Amino acid sequence: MNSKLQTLQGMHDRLPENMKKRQWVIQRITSVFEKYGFEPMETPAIEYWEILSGKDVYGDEEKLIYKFQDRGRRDVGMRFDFTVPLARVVSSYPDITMPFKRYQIQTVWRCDKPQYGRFREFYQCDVDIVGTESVIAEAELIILASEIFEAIGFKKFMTKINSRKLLQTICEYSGVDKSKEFELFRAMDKRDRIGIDGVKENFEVLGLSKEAKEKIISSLGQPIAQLEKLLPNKEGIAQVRTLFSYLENLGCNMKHIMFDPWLSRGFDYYTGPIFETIIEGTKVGSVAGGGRYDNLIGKFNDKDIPAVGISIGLERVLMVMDKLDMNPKIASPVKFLVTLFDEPTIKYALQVAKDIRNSGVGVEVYPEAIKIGKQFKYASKKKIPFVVIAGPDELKTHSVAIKDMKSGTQETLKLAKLNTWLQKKLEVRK
RNA sequence: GUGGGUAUAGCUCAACUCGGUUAGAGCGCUUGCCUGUGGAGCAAGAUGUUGCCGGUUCAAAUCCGGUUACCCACCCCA
Repeated sequence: MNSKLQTLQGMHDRLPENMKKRQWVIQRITSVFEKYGFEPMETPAIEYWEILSGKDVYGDEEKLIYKFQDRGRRDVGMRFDFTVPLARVVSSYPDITMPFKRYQIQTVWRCDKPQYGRFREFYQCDVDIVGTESVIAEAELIILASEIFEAIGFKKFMTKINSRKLLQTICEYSGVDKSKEFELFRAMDKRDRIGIDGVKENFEVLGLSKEAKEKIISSLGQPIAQLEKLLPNKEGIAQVRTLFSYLENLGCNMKHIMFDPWLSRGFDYYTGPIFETIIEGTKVGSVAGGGRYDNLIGKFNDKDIPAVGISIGLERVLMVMDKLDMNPKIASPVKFLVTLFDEPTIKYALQVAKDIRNSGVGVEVYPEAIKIGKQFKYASKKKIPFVVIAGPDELKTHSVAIKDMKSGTQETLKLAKLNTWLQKKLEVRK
């Protein structure tokens, strides 16, 4: 192993085995996105530093942005997420049709210390709706996430839903200082990892009064109907209620949805409903998360434009799939390997390959006329279902021998009948 | 950014505690049994600057220092 051949810390080669799985998942994700009317979009990997940092969107996280000077001595940074690029795009193309529904699946970079489920270069899949305050937007994103996780084959997953507005109301009601609000949210967010007692300890550090602390914890323990009676301002509750009713109307499978007053999320910029999906029985953390951020785009623009989005963590989805031993059956586009027998019959074999390929299926030709056994082994390793032999015997009779690698049976058929044979096989496979 | 662990064949690991002949195993790979057939079986074979740099020693995979990468926890997040 040559250390000079190493990839950079936290960055990985993605070999075919991984890519096939990855693309299978991405395909499922995009098809659901598009079913709901979202369209693809990409933005550059590198942005002006001023855009990434200037609006103080990321707060402390800013130190995790890859930053450097390009050849023109410009300060630049690598794409950290898709929210800021989206805000820039929406702000610089005023004639975009609103509501703007786009999805973006690309890599992002975070100069974090690599760890379990955590990389420096990784894919994210974002969907956002810009330009509407309607809670229907939230409902669509949540149901769409459910559909995606179902399509991938997860059985036990849960999307937790809460509202920043509701949390703010609870803070107000409990007498928590506005300046401590966000730190409090962060402390709450750790409940899954450190438990309620741990959160209580963290509240201690924040310097909350005993009364405030108790009021918060008891409020968070209430069912939604009780909370509603308790709180002076009903706006947050109303939002959650509306969201749930829309979800039901859209036909969402409610067993994957729950209201969780403890959910708060780590980003500062959320203003309304927030949500997060976890796969049960894993310690990977959340595989999707999002919420409403009505004030963010305004930082790039003169006017506030409401927006809501969700991000699916592709790397984590893949990790969980491995962990749960989920191996999707990925059909190879290549169904036939045409073997080369010897020099004089190469042209015949190539002709046969062309004929099969013309029927619309993938065909590989082994590029060398080596031992036939090795060519079979190659097909076997690459899981190619049929091996075709077009050697001297076949040439003489204008036929081909086709072996079904799964059953091990082999048949010889006339070239003239190849087409109908293919048709029949392809029909069966549908 | 803070703290801990690990690095040996393509892969998973053994040998390291207590330095001592030629660094092993399983899987994989190559070849043959089988000169037109993969998976199973049998037989044979190849592969290592022990991550990298330096130090201690007659002698280092083994001890010490540095360095890089990976893993784990914290922080934070997808």
